[in-house]
Order: sequence, then structure tokens, then C-alpha cells
Amino acid sequence: MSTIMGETFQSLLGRLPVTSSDRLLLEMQRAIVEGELPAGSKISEPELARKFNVSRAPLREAMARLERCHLIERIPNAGARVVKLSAEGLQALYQIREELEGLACRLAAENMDEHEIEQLRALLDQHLQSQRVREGESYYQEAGDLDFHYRIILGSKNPYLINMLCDELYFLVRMYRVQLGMNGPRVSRAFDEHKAIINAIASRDGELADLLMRRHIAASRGNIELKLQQVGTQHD
Amino acid sequence: MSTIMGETFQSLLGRLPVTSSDRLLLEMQRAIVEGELPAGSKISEPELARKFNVSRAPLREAMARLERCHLIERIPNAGARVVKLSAEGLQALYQIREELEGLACRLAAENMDEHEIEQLRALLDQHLQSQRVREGESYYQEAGDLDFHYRIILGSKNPYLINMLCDELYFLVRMYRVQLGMNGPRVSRAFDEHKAIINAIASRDGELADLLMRRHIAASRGNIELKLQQVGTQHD
DNA sequence: AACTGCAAAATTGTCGACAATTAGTTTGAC
DNA sequence: GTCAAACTAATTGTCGACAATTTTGCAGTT
Repeated sequence: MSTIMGETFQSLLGRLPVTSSDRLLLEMQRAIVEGELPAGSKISEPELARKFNVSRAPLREAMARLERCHLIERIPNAGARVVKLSAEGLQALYQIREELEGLACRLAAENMDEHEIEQLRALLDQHLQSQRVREGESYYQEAGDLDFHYRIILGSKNPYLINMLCDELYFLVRMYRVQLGMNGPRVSRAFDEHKAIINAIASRDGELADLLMRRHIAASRGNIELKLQQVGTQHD
Repeated sequence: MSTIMGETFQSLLGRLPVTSSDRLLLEMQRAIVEGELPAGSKISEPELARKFNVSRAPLREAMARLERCHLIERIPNAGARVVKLSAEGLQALYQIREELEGLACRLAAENMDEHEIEQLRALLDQHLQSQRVREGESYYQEAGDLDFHYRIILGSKNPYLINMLCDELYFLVRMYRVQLGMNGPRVSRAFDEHKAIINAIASRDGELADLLMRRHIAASRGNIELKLQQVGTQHD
């Protein structure tokens, strides 16, 4: 239904970005996730409206959607700020991720059809090749990993779950990953974990898939937590 | 920073409804939950704007927030419709509720302080008295039950979890409950389950509290599913 | 020097009108 | 008679300006 430019990023719930508000949302999401708009920085509506050459109406709508995915925080009559990354935030976010993606795995084991599972396997093989090419490189893996998680979440066939994870939580997850990176031995280990999860789903063992996904996410959290400590909490 | 007038009613994520958009949101939430705006009915922006004597700007913002809590569904250029209740929707919603509220219980057992637990106990006693007065009556219980769940969710101290459950999912839950009712022997049984959950939290047994809450929600789902079958799926 | 009150600036919230798409319908040609 | 194309109508999306609050800075007083 989408696949707009080869890149199958399910950015906007399946519909392609045509309106000004959509483009603004994508651009600002990217800018925040990649740190171009620094964490904690204040966002001025008139200023950004000028910068992007649009009126405040679509900008406000985009900001409402940014707030929805927790990338900005609005204080009623004092403006909006880009969210700050923190150890507490990471923990709170990943607590929910463990729970919801575990559920997604369990449901995916029940609801994904054989064809979807086969596609998921193909995706993993493709990642393994890529990994072999660039050893320990993290960036492409970052997108690939998300793509893997995306497909499982979609495979759960639960619309609320899909909405929550893909549209609300994942941009924050990406923000932590992009700004704190994922590399080292964790990369290849993640592949193995992915493989195990697929196997569990393919054998329709929802309980096992659930457990493996929780562990996978917990390990990922541990890795990011480490980075966060190294950098120190990013204060203003 | 907040706590503007002593009353810390968490109605709108902590801030009290002052703006037109806020009032619209509350009014439309109520109208949809109570069925005044029928499920599946089309929502016309100009029409509603006239009806509420406001411009389309705050109305659109309110509708964006209604979409966020799944009370309406927007099709890109074809208008918005009030969501329809269905057995599939109920199942999908309660799958997530079980997971997230189970987590909330586990976290509440860790993070609620003694004072909060004491207040929760007082709330339950208050409900028992009310119940004794009006036997089997469901409506007051409806609000009371939500209040109970609310406090536990808040007790989890996880902001993302609080946001998801209290601001996004609970209006739909209320819609199912209000339109399909909860009565009969389920009412008094729910009280006992609440009591058991509190006890688990008070004894800091997060695992047990988690389990009990999942069962409690599963039972509630079974009850509503029954009603849904009796009424038949509400088509247009 | 500190506090109170007022004023000015900035910001958010709201309005009415316009523009761009899209759906539905009518009309025309084959 | 059926298909197609254009026209009409309705809806959504966008704009620039205005209104209402809130914050900030300044002045005057104690």
C-alpha cells in the first residue's frame, strides 16, 4: 500500500506524505532524531514557519503530531522544546517496548501467514550479507533492525499495537539509537537474536518468541544505557 | 510549574481545560463515549463548527486529539467518522490493556509509596459502601472502576505508560463500558479482584499484582464480549 | 536595595477567507 | 446504451491577521 521510494518506511500510517503538514512532520522528525534540532532546544512557531516557508497552521498540526510521538514537549503557554534523552526516559521507554513488542511477537506467531514469514527470513538473509560487507558498521543496521521490528509488529495484525509502536514510540527509539549509536559486538549478536525470534515465530511458538524478543530488547537497552553513561546525561 | 489551582485533575494531561479546543475535546469525547454522536456517523467540520460556535481551527485540533485516542477515524480526503465498536476491536484493545495494565501493576508495586497505597485502599472502601447502597447498579461503579485503574497507572510512575493508557486508550474503554454496560454479578466480583490487586501491591508482590490485573481485565473483556454478542455487532 | 505595580513584547490561540483536491454528477460522444 | 470526460459541489488544507494570555522588563515606591 505504500513503498514510496523503495525505502519502505511506514512513516505516516500507510498514506504517503502529500500535504505540507506531512512534509513538515517528516522533516522535523528527521531533524530531531538526528540531532539537527538539539535536544532541549526551544521551538518557536513563527521562526520555524519562516524557516520552512509555510504558515503556522500546518506547522502547528505537525507539532501536535510531534508531541504525539514524544519528540517535543509543549508547556501550555510557554512554547515547545525538543525532548531530552535521559537514563530515566530510556528505561521508561524500554519497559513499554519489552511488553508491547513481546506481545507483538506472540501475536505475530499466531497471525503471520507463511508468505510473510518467508519475506521476513529473506530480509534477515539480506541483512546478513550487508553485515558481512561492512563489519561492525552500525548505521545501516540501525535501519535494518527497525525494519525487522516493524515487520513483526505489522504481523501482529493488532491495529492499536501497530499504531502505538510504529507511530508513537519508534521515533524516540530511533532517536536514542541514532544519537547514541549501536556498534561493537552487539551488532552481530543482534542478528543471531533476530534469527532465533524468526524461528520461534515460524514454529508458531508465540511464548518463546515473546520471551526472546523481551530479552533482545533488554540487551539492546543495556547497550544504549552503557553509551548513555559514557556520554553522561545530556543536559542543556 | 503546574498545580494551578490546587485541584490537580489530570483531565487533560495535567492542565485544566481553558482553551476552546480543550472544551471541544471534552464535549466531543463525552458525546462519542455516551453515544450521542452515533458510532459510524460522519463528522462534518463546518457543521460541527457551527454547532459549537467555534472556528474550524480549534475544532480540527480537537479532532486530531480525538483521532489520537481512537474515537474517530479520518480518511485523508473523505472526512472523519465516529469509530464503530466491534468484537475484533474489543479484542485488540483488551489485548493491549492486559499487557500494559499488567505492567502498570508490576511497576506500581515497586513505585507507589505507602501513602498512595493507603489512599487506594480508602478509595476501595468508599466503593464498597457505595455498592452496598445500590446493589448491582453499574453506573457509579463504572466511574469508580476507572478511578481505581487510573490510580494504579499513575502509581507506575512511567510517563509513557500513563500517557498511553490514560490519554489514548481509556476513552475507548469507557465507550465500550458505557454503551455495553457492566452489571450483574460481575460488579461485586470486580470489587473482590480490586481488593486482591491492592493487597498484592501493598505486599510489594509485583508479579502477583501483574497476574491478578491481567485476569481482572480478561474477565472484564469476557463480560463485555457477551454483551456485544447479545446486542449483535452494531452496524450502521 | 528589594518589592510592587504597570506596561510592553512575545507567544499561543482563534478567526474568516481562499486554494487545492477529491467525490459525485451530468453531459456528450461513440 | 455505455463509457468517458468535464463540470459542479463539497471537503480538506492553508493562509494572513486579530485576540487573549502570559511572561518579561522597567519604573516607582517603600
